[in-house]
Amino acid sequence: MEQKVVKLSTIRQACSECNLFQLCLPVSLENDDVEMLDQIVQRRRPLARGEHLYRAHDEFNAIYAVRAGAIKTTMLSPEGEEQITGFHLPGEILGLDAISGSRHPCNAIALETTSVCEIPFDNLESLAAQIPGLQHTLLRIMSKEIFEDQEMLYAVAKRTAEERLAIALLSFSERFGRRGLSSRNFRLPMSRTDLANYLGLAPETMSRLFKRFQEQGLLHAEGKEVVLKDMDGLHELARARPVTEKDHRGGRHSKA
Amino acid sequence: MEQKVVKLSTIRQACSECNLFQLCLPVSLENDDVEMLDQIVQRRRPLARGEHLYRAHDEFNAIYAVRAGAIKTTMLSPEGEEQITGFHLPGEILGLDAISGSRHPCNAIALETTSVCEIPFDNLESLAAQIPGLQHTLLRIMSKEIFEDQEMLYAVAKRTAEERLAIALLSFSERFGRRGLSSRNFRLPMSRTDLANYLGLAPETMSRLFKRFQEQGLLHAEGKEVVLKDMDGLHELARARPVTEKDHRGGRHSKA
DNA sequence: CGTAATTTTGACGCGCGTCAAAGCTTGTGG
DNA sequence: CCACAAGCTTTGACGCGCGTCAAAATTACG
Repeated sequence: MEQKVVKLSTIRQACSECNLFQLCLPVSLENDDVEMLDQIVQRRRPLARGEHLYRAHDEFNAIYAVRAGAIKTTMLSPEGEEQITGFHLPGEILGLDAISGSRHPCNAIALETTSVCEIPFDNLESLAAQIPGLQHTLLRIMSKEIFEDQEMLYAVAKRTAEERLAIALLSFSERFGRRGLSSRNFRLPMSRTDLANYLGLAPETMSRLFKRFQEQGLLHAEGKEVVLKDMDGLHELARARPVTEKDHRGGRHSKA
Repeated sequence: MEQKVVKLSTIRQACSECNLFQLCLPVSLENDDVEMLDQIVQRRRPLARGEHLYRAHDEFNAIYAVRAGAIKTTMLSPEGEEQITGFHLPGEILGLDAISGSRHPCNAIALETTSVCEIPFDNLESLAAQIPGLQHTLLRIMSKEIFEDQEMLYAVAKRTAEERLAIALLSFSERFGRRGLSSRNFRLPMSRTDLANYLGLAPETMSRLFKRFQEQGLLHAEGKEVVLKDMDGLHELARARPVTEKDHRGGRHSKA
């Protein structure tokens, strides 16, 4: 028992906030398993702001867990237009979208000084075959990613700019909260422009939104520092529907 | 060797076009493995159009592979507004977004008479621990789903209505083609309204788009029957950016 | 066949993208 | 520590794509 605790701290050292282990450990890890995990995790020198962790079309070898800082993943259209597909905060994992293609489909760029740990995928995969809890955890993490991407799709497809921002803010709030940080008072790691890009909006729109939210007393923002002042109001917005309250058109799908 | 072929056909019978096996088999399956796989796959009676395969919040027990027909997955906003998060054609798998939450986050509804096979997840998971190829396949499939969801997000966040339709049509084209059906001449399993919903558009817009595409000679449509007449034109549209740019390149982004 | 659901068409308006230009930061070098 | 450049953010003006409303036409299904 006590030995296990020691091992736990070893891991924490290697990959302090890593979701993978956090999710995995509660399940069922023997001491040996922990040791094996510990061995395959690589440390890396921190990335400077703007530095690439990997680029699109790079060969896929490992997934990464953010320890500190933040990373954006982007796709580039043929014309060179950037689309941000995700922000990755401490404790979150990236690179999972590359497994099937064996090359990274997107770029991963540090938004600020960022340290990650690298988890070579081949090793992880063979470990997962040996450790049932680990396999399950891997699948869970990927499933969650799928779910969240779909939620995001939902958000962008059907919501107004206002609603998208509310959703995004609440998402960050929750993610910071989960990490033990304040969920009402945090520093957004990305620029307004990046946030706008992610949400499918123009930077100008984002700027006007922040202004409006501030006027409405929903939040207070100074640069990247944000204080959410009216969580209920934000939740309201995040759930709201585009315009009329009444159902437009009687299409219902309950036939069975 | 010959024995293996026999076993293969056994599987085909149980789950004719199932991606899972299609992707898995090329890897490395022993006869015993095949037999085990065969055993866990469940057949089900076909679903009638409009019938639910599962509902949001249902307990998650299994993933499903579509054998024939088509299924849409939807999320419901608190107000009862439907958002379609995906269409699932024969050979495609659904339910992967439920693993992490242990409940289905969305509804799965048959668009027409549809038969699926059910793959109990617990069994699959323990099999995957025994069969390395299977574990890898599972991870690949999920990774691909993540990638495609992100592509879709990209599409919806940044493209005009026109571009979204072109993208969607080409996606269906490719998926039908992959199944050995015509990639230029097919029957869309969903209503225009559903397609519009999926792409984040109003049904009226969808209707006007089809009309315009037809006028421009891009396609011919009669009800759900569609003939793509100008693949190049569609690809052009799908790649186009709102602003002025006619950069021109044969290179496609590698999918899968 | 009749009724309901879906698709189509036209008119209209608003949200948000685009353009342009003026503040602000942030980072760098002297 | 200041000055300058590059990049962000903000603000205002303006227009258009696409959502909304309304209603007719068509199709699907019991």
